[in-house]
Amino acid sequence: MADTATTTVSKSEQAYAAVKARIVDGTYSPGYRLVLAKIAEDLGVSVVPVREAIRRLEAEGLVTFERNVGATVSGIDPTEYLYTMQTLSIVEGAATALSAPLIGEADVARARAVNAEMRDCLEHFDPVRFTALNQDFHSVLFEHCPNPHILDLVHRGWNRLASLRSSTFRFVPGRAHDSVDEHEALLQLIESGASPDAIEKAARLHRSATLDAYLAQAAAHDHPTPQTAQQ
Amino acid sequence: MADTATTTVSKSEQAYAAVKARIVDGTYSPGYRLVLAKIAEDLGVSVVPVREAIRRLEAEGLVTFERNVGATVSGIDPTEYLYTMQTLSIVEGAATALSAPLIGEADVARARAVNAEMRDCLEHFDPVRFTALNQDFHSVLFEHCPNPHILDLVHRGWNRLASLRSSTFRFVPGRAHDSVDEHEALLQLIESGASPDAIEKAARLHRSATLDAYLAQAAAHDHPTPQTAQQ
DNA sequence: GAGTACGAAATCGTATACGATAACTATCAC
DNA sequence: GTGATAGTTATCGTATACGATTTCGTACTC
Repeated sequence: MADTATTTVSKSEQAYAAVKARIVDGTYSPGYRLVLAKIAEDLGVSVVPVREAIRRLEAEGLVTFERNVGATVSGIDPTEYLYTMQTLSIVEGAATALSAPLIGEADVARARAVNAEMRDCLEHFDPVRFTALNQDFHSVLFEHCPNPHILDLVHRGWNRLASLRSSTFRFVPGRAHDSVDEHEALLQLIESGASPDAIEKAARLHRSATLDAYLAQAAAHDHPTPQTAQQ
Repeated sequence: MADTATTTVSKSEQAYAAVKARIVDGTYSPGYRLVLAKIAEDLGVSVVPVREAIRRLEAEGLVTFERNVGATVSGIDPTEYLYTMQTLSIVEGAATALSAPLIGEADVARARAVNAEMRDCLEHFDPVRFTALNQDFHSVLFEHCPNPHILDLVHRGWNRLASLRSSTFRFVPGRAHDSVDEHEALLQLIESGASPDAIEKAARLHRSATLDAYLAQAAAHDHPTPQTAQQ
């Protein structure tokens, strides 16, 4: 009953999850060279399942693969960042709109509580927690989305974003403040039973505004360093 | 110089392309059991690259994989079809809107020519060609979309749709007629320099209407057969 | 000193082999 | 005859091995 634990999941699955986690959490940052044999050794498996895992990650856009050369964590340039954010704003907007009719009072209350906590984070300057809460907030808005494909796209977008974050993400206090206000506005829109259209537009603009703020700040901070991390 | 041809591309790539093509063109219809060894033999390669290819296709949503059981071409039920179409309507709408400002007179003329040919197909009842032209028409609207991720999502949606088509797709003459009119309306919207918002909405509705027509027709045709194809 | 050619090392690509798992079938008990 | 069980077969899962390709460093030439 205690079971041999990892035996339940295939090594290929294990490798996939492990590498993905390391990309998302920043252990493997953009540009990092993924050497099959090395990863295989790290995880205590052979290269075949690792290879399979990496090709799957490639299909998700998290890594780039080149024949006879190898895989690297993708991401890197500001254009890529922009496109990712733009895509995310579209699918997030859709997901929120589709969820909206299914969001109940309890959900709104929960989201509002999260938003309040975000406000606190602004007072005590805690960008890390703020970012995490932001994700929670939007999760509440999505979780009822009945279309699994759209949810999947949202999560993929987040993964990509997470893999880029360490290099590009910068906390912009002014924007963060606006963001919290927009959250409240979104909740009121949902409560008021606004049209899916209106909700979609608001949700999309919310992310677009965040993107714009980042871009402005990145521009101010000079070149957003074209990535030198190679470990 | 004549080169050994296939040597240029890895067998894994080859397997990926081959299986994908067969799924999209209907050779492997939804529910088809993909046996690694069999495919490997067909393609004259070993199972390792085939396995890799199939896991990639899984990541794209074209096949379903179950541990120690195998892979089957995914698709099947009407709900799935609905979700795919809904997702496609959203990403297509976005792609069209993003392309719109970059669409020139020549593009519009080309699209219009395609649309005229579609009208002909209605006269001479040629559903197959009509469907192909429909894809061409929308391709013209997309091809300038600057965001590669969104284009990628559109193509994935199309692939999924193609893999479902043989089982679910039915040509609805009445709807087809409306569709051609909507195409013209879309072109005029683009020519007139309408807002991306308006274009997105029109493009999205265009597909939604098609979806609704299919669903209505499928309902009329009794149960859309939950797929028995197992070859 | 710059550029090229050669060779060694690192890494990928795939075939083969064998163990593990699940699906199927036939047999037996009731 | 029906249900359960044991044995068989088909198929998957992964390790290992080796050939192929690329990359990098060194030596040689101009």
